[in-house]
Amino acid sequence: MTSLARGLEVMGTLSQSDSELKMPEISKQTNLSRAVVRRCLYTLQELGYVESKPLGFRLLPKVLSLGQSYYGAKALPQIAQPFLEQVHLETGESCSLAILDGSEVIYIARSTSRRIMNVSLNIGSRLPAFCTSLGRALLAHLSPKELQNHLSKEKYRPLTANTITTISELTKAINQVAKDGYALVDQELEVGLRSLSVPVINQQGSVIAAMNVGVSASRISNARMLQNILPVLRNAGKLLGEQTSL
Amino acid sequence: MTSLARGLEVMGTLSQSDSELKMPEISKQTNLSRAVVRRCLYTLQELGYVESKPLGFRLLPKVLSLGQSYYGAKALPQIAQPFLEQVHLETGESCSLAILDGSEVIYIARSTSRRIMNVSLNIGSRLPAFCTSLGRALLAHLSPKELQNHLSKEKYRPLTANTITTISELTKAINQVAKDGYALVDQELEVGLRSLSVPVINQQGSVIAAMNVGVSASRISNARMLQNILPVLRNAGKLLGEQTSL
DNA sequence: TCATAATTGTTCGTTAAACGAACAGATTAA
DNA sequence: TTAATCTGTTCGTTTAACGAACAATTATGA
Repeated sequence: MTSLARGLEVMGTLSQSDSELKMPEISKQTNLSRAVVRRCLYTLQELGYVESKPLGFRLLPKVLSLGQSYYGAKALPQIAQPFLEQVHLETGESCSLAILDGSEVIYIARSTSRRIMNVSLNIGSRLPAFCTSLGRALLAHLSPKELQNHLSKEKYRPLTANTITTISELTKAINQVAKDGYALVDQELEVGLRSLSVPVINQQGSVIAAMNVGVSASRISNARMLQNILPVLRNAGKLLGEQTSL
Repeated sequence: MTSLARGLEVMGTLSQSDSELKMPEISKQTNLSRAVVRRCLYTLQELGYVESKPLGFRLLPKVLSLGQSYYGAKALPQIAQPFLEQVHLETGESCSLAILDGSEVIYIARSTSRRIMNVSLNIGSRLPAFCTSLGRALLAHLSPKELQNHLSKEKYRPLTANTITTISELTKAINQVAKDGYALVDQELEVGLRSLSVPVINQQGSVIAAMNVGVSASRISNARMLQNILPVLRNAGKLLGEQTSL
């Protein structure tokens, strides 16, 4: 059903943009003809998903109600929120929960501090899995075959000087995460950003999400993260996992 | 573009359901033929938005990334979260932020307590505006013409014995809210649920959202809400409004 | 201010994509 | 095993999406 796919592509493009987009701009980004984009936008407008403003088109809050519930979104973030806030309170740092979708992680719940540096992160945000602690914590619990499948599909650009980009090194790092039970990633995604993650394991023993604490590299050293934050994070992740059987 | 609309309808149906849905079920709920539903689901599956499970189809987390950013969703919940958590801490009650979409309110940010009664509320959730404090706080700042337009479009079923359902009484209640600067709704949505809301007004003086505290009616009286919670909520709403110029 | 460009909105014959009915395979229930 | 239900497939028909060309509107800039 091509027009459904195209419409969703238009929505996706709008979703990724910070500002309103004009039709030719959307047309360019999606490689769809102007007429197609026009028809999509018209339909989406009729349905209340987008709005036409002087500066272009933008999504309306109605899109939120689509994302409201994927299977489990109802339950997990709801249950997790108090744990995230607990970690936030105890450490003073922002704490998030994420799951894996293809080669990316998606944030499904957060508790953030006021002094957050990367304001653009939000529920539903995506980041590459390979260079984030959340991603590595999640990847670490795939079978070797699945892991290689994941890793071989992607091409890895270095995002900072620290970013690991070779498959062999990545495999090594991820195996280490599996052993340790946590993932510490030091400024591989962004200079100045240090992040520690643990898997959340449910009663059946499967990894259902990963929980992390992200800090400013200048404020907290790797050693202090492992000393002060890891125990708190581990405890919260464990408690959360025990509460859910999803 | 009918097939886009139909696809979104299918997504919407899946989104509202608690469990997986089979094709005939979706077909019934959407009044679309099985063949159409099949094609929609096939396309959505290809795109990674839904997944076919033994028990039926369900949405995948990818839908979250659609909802990730409507214009302002990036900014406002982000800014608001600390304020919501502050209110939550000071009052011990769950605190939410919502905006108006048609005749419904949509939650865009929350800080909840562990002992939440109504677990099904989440970011992106919708409730009727007319019988919620959030809705009334938002409706109170429409122009009289817009308000009548809104009110006249809907038919009001009583959800509890307390629910106001006549347009004249609603208008009166909403005008009172405009005067008071807060909305207190006592068990009109659900027996046992009491809710207090204030508008969030930005630097330009327009209402950009409403903030509420919801409590169990058995725990906290109306008088105590106004005495203890209203000042906290008002203060937080005011501070939040001052921070944003959206 | 006017002219130019850029964006949005319309129309219409063509084409392809969506349609649905009918059938076949697979899965579940009794 | 037999019904019953759900999923997947095929194919001729029809409708809805297409795109090119044109018109109207709105910005941009000299």
